[in-house]
Amino acid sequence: MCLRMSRFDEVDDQYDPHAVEQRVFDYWDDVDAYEQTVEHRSDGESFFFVDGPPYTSGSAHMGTTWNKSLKDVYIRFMRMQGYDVTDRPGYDMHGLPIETKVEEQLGFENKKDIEEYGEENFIQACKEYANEQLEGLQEDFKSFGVWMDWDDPYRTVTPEYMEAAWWGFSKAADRGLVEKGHRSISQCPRCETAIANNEVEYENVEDPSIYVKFDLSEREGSIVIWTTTPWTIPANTFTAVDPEGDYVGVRAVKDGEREPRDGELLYLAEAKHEEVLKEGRYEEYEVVEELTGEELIGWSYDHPLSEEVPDHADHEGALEVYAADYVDTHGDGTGLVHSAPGHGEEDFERGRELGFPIFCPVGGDGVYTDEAGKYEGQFVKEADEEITADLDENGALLASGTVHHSYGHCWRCDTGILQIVTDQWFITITDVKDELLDNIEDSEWHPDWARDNRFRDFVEEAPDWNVSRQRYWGIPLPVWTPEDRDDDEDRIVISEREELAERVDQDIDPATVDLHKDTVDDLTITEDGTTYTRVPDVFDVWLDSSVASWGTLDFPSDDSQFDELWPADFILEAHDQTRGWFWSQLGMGTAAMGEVPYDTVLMHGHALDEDGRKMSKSVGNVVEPDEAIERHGSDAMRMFLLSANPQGDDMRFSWEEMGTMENHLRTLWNVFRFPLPYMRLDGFDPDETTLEDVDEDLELIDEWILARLQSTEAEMTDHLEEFRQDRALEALIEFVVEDVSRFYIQAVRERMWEEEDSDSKNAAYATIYRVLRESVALLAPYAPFVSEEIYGTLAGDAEHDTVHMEDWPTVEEYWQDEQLETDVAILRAIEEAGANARQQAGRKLRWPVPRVVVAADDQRTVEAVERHTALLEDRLNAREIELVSPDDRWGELNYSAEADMSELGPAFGDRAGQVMNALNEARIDEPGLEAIEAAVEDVLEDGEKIEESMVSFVTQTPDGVAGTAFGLNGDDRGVAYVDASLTDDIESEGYAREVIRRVQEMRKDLELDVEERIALEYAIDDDRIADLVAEREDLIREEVRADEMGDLEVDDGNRKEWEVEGVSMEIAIEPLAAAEASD
RNA sequence: GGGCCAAUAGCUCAAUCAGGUUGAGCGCCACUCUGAUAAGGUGGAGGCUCUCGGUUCAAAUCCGAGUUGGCCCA
Repeated sequence: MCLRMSRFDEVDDQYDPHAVEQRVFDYWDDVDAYEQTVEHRSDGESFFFVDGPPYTSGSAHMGTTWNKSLKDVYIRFMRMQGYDVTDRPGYDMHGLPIETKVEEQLGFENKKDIEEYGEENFIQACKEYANEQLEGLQEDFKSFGVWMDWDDPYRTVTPEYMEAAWWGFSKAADRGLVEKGHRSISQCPRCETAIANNEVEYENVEDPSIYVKFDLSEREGSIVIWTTTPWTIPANTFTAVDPEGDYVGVRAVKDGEREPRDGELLYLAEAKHEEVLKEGRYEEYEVVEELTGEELIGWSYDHPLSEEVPDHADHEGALEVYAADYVDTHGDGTGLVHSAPGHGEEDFERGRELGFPIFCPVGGDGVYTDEAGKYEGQFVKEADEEITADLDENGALLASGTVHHSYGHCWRCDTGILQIVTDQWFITITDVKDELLDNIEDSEWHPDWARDNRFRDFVEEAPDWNVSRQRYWGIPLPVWTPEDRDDDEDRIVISEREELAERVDQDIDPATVDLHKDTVDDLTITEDGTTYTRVPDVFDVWLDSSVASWGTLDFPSDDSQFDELWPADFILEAHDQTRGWFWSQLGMGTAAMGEVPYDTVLMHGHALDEDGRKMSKSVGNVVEPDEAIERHGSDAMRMFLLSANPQGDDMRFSWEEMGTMENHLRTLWNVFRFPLPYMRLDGFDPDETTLEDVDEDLELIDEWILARLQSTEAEMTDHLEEFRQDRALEALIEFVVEDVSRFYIQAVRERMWEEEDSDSKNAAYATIYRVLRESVALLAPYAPFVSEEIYGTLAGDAEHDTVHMEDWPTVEEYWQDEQLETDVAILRAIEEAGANARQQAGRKLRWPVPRVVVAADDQRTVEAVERHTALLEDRLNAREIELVSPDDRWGELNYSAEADMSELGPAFGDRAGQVMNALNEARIDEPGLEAIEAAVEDVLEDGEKIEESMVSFVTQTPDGVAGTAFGLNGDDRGVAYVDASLTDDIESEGYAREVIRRVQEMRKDLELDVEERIALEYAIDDDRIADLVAEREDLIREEVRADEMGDLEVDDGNRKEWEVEGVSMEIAIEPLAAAEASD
């Protein structure tokens, strides 16, 4: 058992992130911290978060880690604010990527291997692989403290989830948005399936580049086309031109023996003819005709491979020139575009408009069918060479070479994709385009440009969604068609398992049926004498996650939460999901429900490497989250990730920044452990001695840190509500490091050292206790481990078992004090300036100074100093503070003027810079407009005046006194002058404190306990100094706990020579207990 | 090739929307302090604000064209 440590237990001297994590993990297990936290909020207002499911291949990388950390911070924040948050994680487990991984493992090369292995076995293997990967991801996410419902994630491979997809698809079908049709798609010939455009990866490759002449059939000459895919020439159906474009007819010869006018007649774009003829090695040519594209329309030509491909397109209207908007007379090619509606997407669309039948002599495996005549049985890319040779043979080849260009490849197996026309099933989202665009408005995006620029553009351009894949590992299409038909006229779309069981001919149990392909392929439906069989395709894997907003709720099989929760309140993913999950959910939500299925989107960026490049395995610049955790701990890693702007910008990884976060946590740890021994010693009980109880005894500094705490809470809450957790974290770090650690703790240390019980000490205890308690609550969403450990040490038994059950701290008006915050900000600025001035004057803080003169620029500063003179004296170690109000001035000063460009610009125009320099350089005895005007009169033209608003006067430090300006938020507020002159009294204290400091160091070297009494001997080599120090002997004895003074018989570490400000002294100490023992 | 986003100190970022002498933290160097101590304090070095044009008395900021990086699309 590892139950919570009791209140104010001893803690590690050093912050050790790994030890903390280990203890906290064990503790969470012991007290069921997560379960308790969820239960604690179960009556709260519901907040429906939907997890974008990571794909289950590979492990969590830095981007996934960032994503899950962001989700965790907002889920925790919402919980602390009282919401009952839906936190079911999800995993995307179907699809081609897993199929290809499994194929690799099994050594498969194509679909035949899968068929031989057996669909059922293959599907089983995919399921096992996906489940293994899921376990790995779960462990990764848990390892850095993400709290989601790990015991019950939604998995896209379960019957309930697959049913959710069927249901959505059937709703879309009900609305008439499902159809089967021919489309030009990207086909991977190895995977033998259509792949989505966003699954196509473009790579630079070398491809053939051929110019082909199509002989005109009813007139002399040829039109010239260019292509990088000779294999599509057999399917040529028409040629496209730009009707607005300029074209020429050219007569050209390759040898010098004939005149150009006797050469071949070629037609092509005016802008390209020179370049193309050069490619064709024509030596001379002559433009004999100039014409527009319009004039070419209707010209007919002969298919260049009519012999080799006897079945080529030759219907009415085929092999003619048509207008098309995809032609560019100034781009690549010739301005005449070879068009094969059986292949290219644009060609296909234009072919459909023209009402042409589609000719595609290529199968799904990329092999020519018998329609390709001579080329039947060849893989298309391998036929390029033969086709080119045949074109040459037929006299149709004008030129052939190669070209480097980017060409699409299958994202999984890297095979070059082919554009072919096949039968596919579509959700015709173009029919509801207006509705999609309207629905976009119903969601709120952070940042907003992501929605209004990027997302809208994409939705406007989006084509119909091809949802069918000719593969195995996916959700089967719930569509049954008559055995003897292959269109979509008569079809049955099943929406739920119950319905499936009722309608199929076979006996199945809806509660146990697995919906994968191997099961449902065997099921038939017979109705009205017709037998229906299932369409063998599975869904595009993007469809799986598109139904996550109801799949998360197990709807429709479980309808208990849908009405209350749907649509999602919040989703959060990276910007690549604009075209992915943000889009697929909008498409499916609109098609099925007529609504966008999410209200608020937070779109973050990607995790880049330290040089701003994307992390990639091949480059070898990947930083594994495990390594980050190992080096700095989960809390520091999370804080680093969460310190990045989550709205659209990419994050640059930085070890240094992550190390800084660990340092901040170390500072927090030191702050936290500092008061513990004192509290323990004094038996401080925060339940007995609350802040409210000690209200009367609070000192200024206590009230100040409490006011700062309120401001920090307000600021953090604002930032978090605007999805800027990075800025909220910055505010918290500033508070903990600057205000609590460097100022407050510094200021209250002496109060805690007081040995007897005191009201002041109790007030400090109660204050620091409140500050720490609320600070760790504020930190809990970011750094759940260290927050938990600190909370556990502070909280009493009657409180929550975990900090994560705490409410998000809210501002208590009673403790707010804006005036005090400003006062202290001013005092700190003065203190800082004073420290600077001291250093200039060569006077250490240990030595008092007779006076510090504060020359205030404004009344607000005067008020602050007047209100807190004692505190300032203390912090500056000054015997006296002298305040010079803005109306007066300190006699010994000179002045210069600082120019305000926002005033000078309008007044002096292009001479403003000149005037500014003159003002900056001027030195005057008394600040005043007349004096400064006189000093800069050289640059002023007639009638020009320096106005008061144009300048502010700045003091110049006189000799003998060190002065440093202080300011707030960039505005000067005054100057602190440190008078560092020496008196006997000051030297007496200064040297006495030097002695004290040396004794303390020796005590520490001897590892004496803080309480331990000592005997002290010291000898100073300068009689005057020795006398001065003797005046302060009581102070010395008290500070170093010396009960006895005298000659000591000790040496080595107990006796030392010191050199202090040019004076030698010898100091010896001896612990009294030891001295007595030796007596 | 197109759309969107970014570029400011060695690093991470602010200042950009509403133009006015560029700032913070971290890191580095020097000094300093020592009852939180792998801390704390003070100072310093370090910027043609990616480039080139334009608007303006005045541009990190507004406009145009590029460069580089990221995402998406072709």
